[in-house]
Amino acid sequence: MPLIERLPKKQRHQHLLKLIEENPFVTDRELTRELKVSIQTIRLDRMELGIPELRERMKQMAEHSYDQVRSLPLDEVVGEVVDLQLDKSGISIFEIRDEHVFSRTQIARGHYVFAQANSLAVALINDEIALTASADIRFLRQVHMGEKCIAKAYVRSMNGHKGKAKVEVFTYVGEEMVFQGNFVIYRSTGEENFEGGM
Amino acid sequence: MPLIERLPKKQRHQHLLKLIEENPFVTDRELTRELKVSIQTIRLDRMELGIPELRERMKQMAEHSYDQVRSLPLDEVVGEVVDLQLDKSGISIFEIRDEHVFSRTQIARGHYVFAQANSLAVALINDEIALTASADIRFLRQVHMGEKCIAKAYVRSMNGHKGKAKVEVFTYVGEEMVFQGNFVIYRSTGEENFEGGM
DNA sequence: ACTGTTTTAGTACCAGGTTCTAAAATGATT
DNA sequence: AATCATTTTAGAACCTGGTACTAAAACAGT
Repeated sequence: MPLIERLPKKQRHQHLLKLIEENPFVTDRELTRELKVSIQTIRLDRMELGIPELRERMKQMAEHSYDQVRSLPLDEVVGEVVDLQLDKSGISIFEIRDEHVFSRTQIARGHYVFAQANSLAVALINDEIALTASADIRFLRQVHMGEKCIAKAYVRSMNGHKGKAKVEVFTYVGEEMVFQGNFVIYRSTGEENFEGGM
Repeated sequence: MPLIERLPKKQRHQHLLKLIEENPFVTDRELTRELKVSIQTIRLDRMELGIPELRERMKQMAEHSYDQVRSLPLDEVVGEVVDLQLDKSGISIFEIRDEHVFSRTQIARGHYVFAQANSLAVALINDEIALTASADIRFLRQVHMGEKCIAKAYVRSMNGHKGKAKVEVFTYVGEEMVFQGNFVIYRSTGEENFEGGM
C-alpha cells in the first residue's frame, strides 16, 4: 500500500474540479491537454468524483434553466430574471448594493441600471446571437442604495425572423419609474452581415 | 408543379415548431411518433426550418443560462483612465476579457462597453455630483475577446456652471470606431432640482 | 521479488445525430 | 395513361463524446 506520493492524484482531482467548474463545456480530450494524463485517467477521475460527461452536464444546465422558470439567477449585476417569455416580455429584479453606488452620494452608477435593462433586453431575444445595436436611454431619477429595481421589458417589433428587434424597457422602484430605454437588438442567426452590435 | 394539397408540409412544419417549442428536449425519434412521418422527413423539416439538433439546442440553452450566471463584477469595469483633462476630454483603456463576453460568440456584452464610456463621461465632469441623465448610443461593431477598447470623451457643452453637460464618447479598437455615444450628464453641485440622473 | 495501486491502451458499443445517394410514393400536367 | 416535379422514405457511412469492459503496463512500498 503506497503511502507517500499519493498527492498527485488528489491534486489532479482538485485541478480537474477547478477546470470543469471554470468551464463546464470542456471535453475530456481538452482536459487531457491541460492535465497531461490519458483520456482514460480523466474518465476514471470523473467517475471517482461523480462528474457526469459533458453532454449530461449541458443537459442538466439546460434543464435547470428551462424548468426553473422562476428565480433564474442571472447575475448579481444584471439582476434576477423572475419572468421570461421569449420574444415577448420579461421582468428582472436588481437590488442596488454598496458596490453599485458612488460612495460619496450613495447613488447608483448609471451603468448598473443600464446593464440590468440591457441584459434583460438581450435575454428576451430568442436567438443564437442577440446583440445590442443601439439604445436610447433616460435616467429619470437617481436610484439609491438598497432600492430594488424592477425592470420590465417588452418586445415592440421584430423585423422578420432575423434582423433587428426593438425592445422597450422600463425600470421601476416601487411605483416610480426610474429608467426608460429603447433598445435595438440584433437577432442575427448565424449571419455575418453585421453593421455593428454588442 | 403540384399546387394544391401542399398544405400538409407547411402544417407539419408548424406542428413541428410548436412541438419543439413546447419541449426542446424532444428527439427526432420521438417526433416521428407524434407527426407520423419518417425520421428522415423530420430531419429534412428541421433543416428547412433551421432548427438545430437536440444536442445543439441543449448546448445553446446551457450556454445561455451559463452566460447569465457568469457575467461578473462590472465594478472596476470602467477601464483605466490614462488621460484626463477635467471638463474637457479624457481617455480610458479597457481590455475585453473572458468574463465580459458571451461564451458562445466571444463578443463583448454591450453593457461593459457602455460602462467604460459612461464612467469616463462621468469622471470627466469636475463636479461633486455628476450623474448620467440620458444617453444615445450606437454599437458600431462587435468587440471581441482580447481587444483593447480605447474610449475618448469630449465635453461638448456646459450649461453654465450647473445643469447639464453634454459629453461625446468614441470608443476605438485600433483605428476602428466600435462605439459612439452622446451622454447628457447632470452636474448639480447643490443637487435639489433633479429630473433624474445616475 | 511480490503486492497493490494507478495509469494507459484498446475494443466494442451507444445516442443522436449529419451527409450523401437513391429509390419510392405522391400529385399535378399534358 | 404517361410524364414530370416534389415529397417522402430508406439505407449506409461517418461523426462526437462519450460508457463499459478487459487487460496490459508503470509505479510504489514492503
